[in-house]
Amino acid sequence: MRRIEKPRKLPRQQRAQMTVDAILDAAARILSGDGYPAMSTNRVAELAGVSVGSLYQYFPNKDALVAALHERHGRQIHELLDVALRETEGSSLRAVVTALVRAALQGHLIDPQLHRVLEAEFPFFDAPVAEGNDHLDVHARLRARLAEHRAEIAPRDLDLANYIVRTTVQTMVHAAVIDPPAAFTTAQLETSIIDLVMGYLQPATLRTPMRARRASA
Amino acid sequence: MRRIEKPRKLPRQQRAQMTVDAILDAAARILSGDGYPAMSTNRVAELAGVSVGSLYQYFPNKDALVAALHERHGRQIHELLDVALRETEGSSLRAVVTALVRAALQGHLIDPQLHRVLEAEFPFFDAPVAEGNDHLDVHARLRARLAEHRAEIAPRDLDLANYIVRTTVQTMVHAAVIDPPAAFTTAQLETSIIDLVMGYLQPATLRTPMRARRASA
DNA sequence: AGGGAACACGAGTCATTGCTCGTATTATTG
DNA sequence: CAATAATACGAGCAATGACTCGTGTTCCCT
Repeated sequence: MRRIEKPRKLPRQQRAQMTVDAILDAAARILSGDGYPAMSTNRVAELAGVSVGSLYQYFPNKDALVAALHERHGRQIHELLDVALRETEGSSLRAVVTALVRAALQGHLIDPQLHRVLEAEFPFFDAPVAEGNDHLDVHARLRARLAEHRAEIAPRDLDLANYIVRTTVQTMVHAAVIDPPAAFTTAQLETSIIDLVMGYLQPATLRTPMRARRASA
Repeated sequence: MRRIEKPRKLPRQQRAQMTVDAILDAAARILSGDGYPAMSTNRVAELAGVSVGSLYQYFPNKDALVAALHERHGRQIHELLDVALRETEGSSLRAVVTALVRAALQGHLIDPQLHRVLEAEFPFFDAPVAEGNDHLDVHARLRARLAEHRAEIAPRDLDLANYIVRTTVQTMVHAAVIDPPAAFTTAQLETSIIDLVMGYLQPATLRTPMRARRASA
């Protein structure tokens, strides 16, 4: 049902690229403003100031359009995470986690409504392959940061820890931004998420292996 | 856009209730199988073995049908959480958290695909009011459990802690069930989520005073 | 200049679908 | 057993929307 083919034609001239960008921007505005059901290709074309025909010259179908949008948005968010993880090489574990949470928060604030609709209609795991490479980068980079602090963290399985940390940050930030609880400030939420992750990595009740390691020392 | 009116007519006879149930079941199957776009009212009626006319006798429009489904599913999940929180009155903090995570996991496993679609199309905060009361119950009940252990937990603001715990359990379980990472077992994930929440409530910094308190006893 | 390629156009096609309404059937009631 | 209410039916209407295609326009290259 969700066919995501390659674009029928690649824009070779500048004006074509302008058209493509206008279409993408219009789609983003409608999607974030009125949601997916309200996003007809005719409306997108109209708002973009081009004709439907032009739209279909670059996007084989509606899904491909949304997919392209998803990819573009994903790249932006990813960029932030990647930078945060690269810049905290050698930093303390808390600094890494803090940077990660802040980057995720920043990324979600680019266009919360768009993000919300995009994740709802096309969940991240259905994301186009192009994002896959990027995801692997963040994945690998976070793993490297965790490995640097292996001695200080409780979970033995770094891959599992990686998954938990990534998923926690992603989903908690998402929840905080998309459905912000009125009772708390953003700063409170940010701190709480950092504490949450740190508490997982460095808990009070140390796991058996850690205790054994310390006892034998 | 999303009009959720009261049912046009309430089923008064048994056969009418059968019809309503058949419609609901058919809708759930299509929704969980092929997703929201594939769920046309005609198709639902056909699969339910009734006519479209009958469908519209009990549901004023398509959205009301999905809303009813959402409510039914929400009640099931909620029931589990409520029981878990009631049964762990007086139990240890870890027992409370464990029960909570297990209940959430169990609830999500009823029909993961349906849950996925339902949350995507009608996010929990758009849920019908009927669920609101229930939500408050879980909210209040979890707060009571946290209050019982106030001395052992680090976060000062119990409402904030309540939010973080609820959101963490909900989103992490959701992620684990909907997009299960192949590399880890369910048991691993369950344990990790429990550790995550426990680490937040009882972080390393709290260890010293706790141990001192215990040592002095 | 001029010819071909890239780009843009938008009215129209075709399939889908939410929903109505007049009618037929079954249950309940007095 | 009427008489009335409740339930069930399903062909068809009206609207929508994804997508096509024949045509006109602009750009690039030699």
